[in-house]
Amino acid sequence: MSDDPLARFDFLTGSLGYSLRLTQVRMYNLFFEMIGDLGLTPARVTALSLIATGDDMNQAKLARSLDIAGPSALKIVDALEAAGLICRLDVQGDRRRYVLALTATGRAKLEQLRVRMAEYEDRIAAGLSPAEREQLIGLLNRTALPG
Amino acid sequence: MSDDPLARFDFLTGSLGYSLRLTQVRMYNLFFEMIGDLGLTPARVTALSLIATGDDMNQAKLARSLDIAGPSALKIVDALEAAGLICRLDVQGDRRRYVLALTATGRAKLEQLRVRMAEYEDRIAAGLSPAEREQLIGLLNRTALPG
DNA sequence: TATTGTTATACTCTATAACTATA
DNA sequence: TATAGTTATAGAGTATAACAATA
Repeated sequence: MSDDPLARFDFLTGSLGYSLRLTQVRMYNLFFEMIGDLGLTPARVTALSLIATGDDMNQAKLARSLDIAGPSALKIVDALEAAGLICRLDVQGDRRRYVLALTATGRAKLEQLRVRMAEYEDRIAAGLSPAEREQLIGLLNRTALPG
Repeated sequence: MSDDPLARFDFLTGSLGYSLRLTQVRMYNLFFEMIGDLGLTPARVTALSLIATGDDMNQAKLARSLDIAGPSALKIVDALEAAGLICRLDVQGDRRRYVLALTATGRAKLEQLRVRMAEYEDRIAAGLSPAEREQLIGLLNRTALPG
């Protein structure tokens, strides 16, 4: 690249990790620009989607799905419940547990989100062809794999 | 995909935003697994690299480069100084400012980091060919662009 | 007036540890 | 003993607002 001896300490140029981080920050900013008015964070949208589509979702399962600790999942559940989007339902035969379910407000919010998330996805992929978008997702899914 | 009417609320499958977020979390975990023993966070490595390679780096410039607020940059600078990796040098002719410079300890740490960061970059791209790695960086740099 | 750096403060997200109720 | 959920607490990271010193 350069004869500059300082270039040996440039960990950023051409770094996959740095590119990924910058892209994620841009994406995060665009999320709040485009969807912030709906009052949800990316993590809460993810949780809401999991509650809507998963069956028999509870807090422990949510924590495992999101790969976060129990108390962190609790905060998300509390926030979604306080916003009136979900409710805790008692479970017959196990009084420790409850099932997370959408409220009518939650379903309406998801209808809004369905449109806005699609616009958001189109926006972040605006510079890519449909083929490139699929290619990018495929490459990402093969990056930084554990094991 | 599916006839399941709930699939309309699955914002995660095939989502570029979600793939990007998951990949970044995996990457973050691998960073601490592989480099965590050096006692630096990704943000501090970035800052250290900028201080090492940028000329006449100061706190305001660092804040702009990292796209964070002044007090946030201050905390990073304080942490790097407390770790003995950088020092604040007075500037002739402007007593408001100082220049951030590496200490001998900081240079030694950067030599360690140079090797470890290379290993880390290889590790996160282990599932990709060199061509795919370049392709991924190129696609990321065209994703979620502002404007 | 504008800029550099600082302090004070607060909010969010995350985590661990200890607790309760129940199984 | 083990599990689901909760509470308390703490730490990291971020932000805004107000300030001092200097230009």
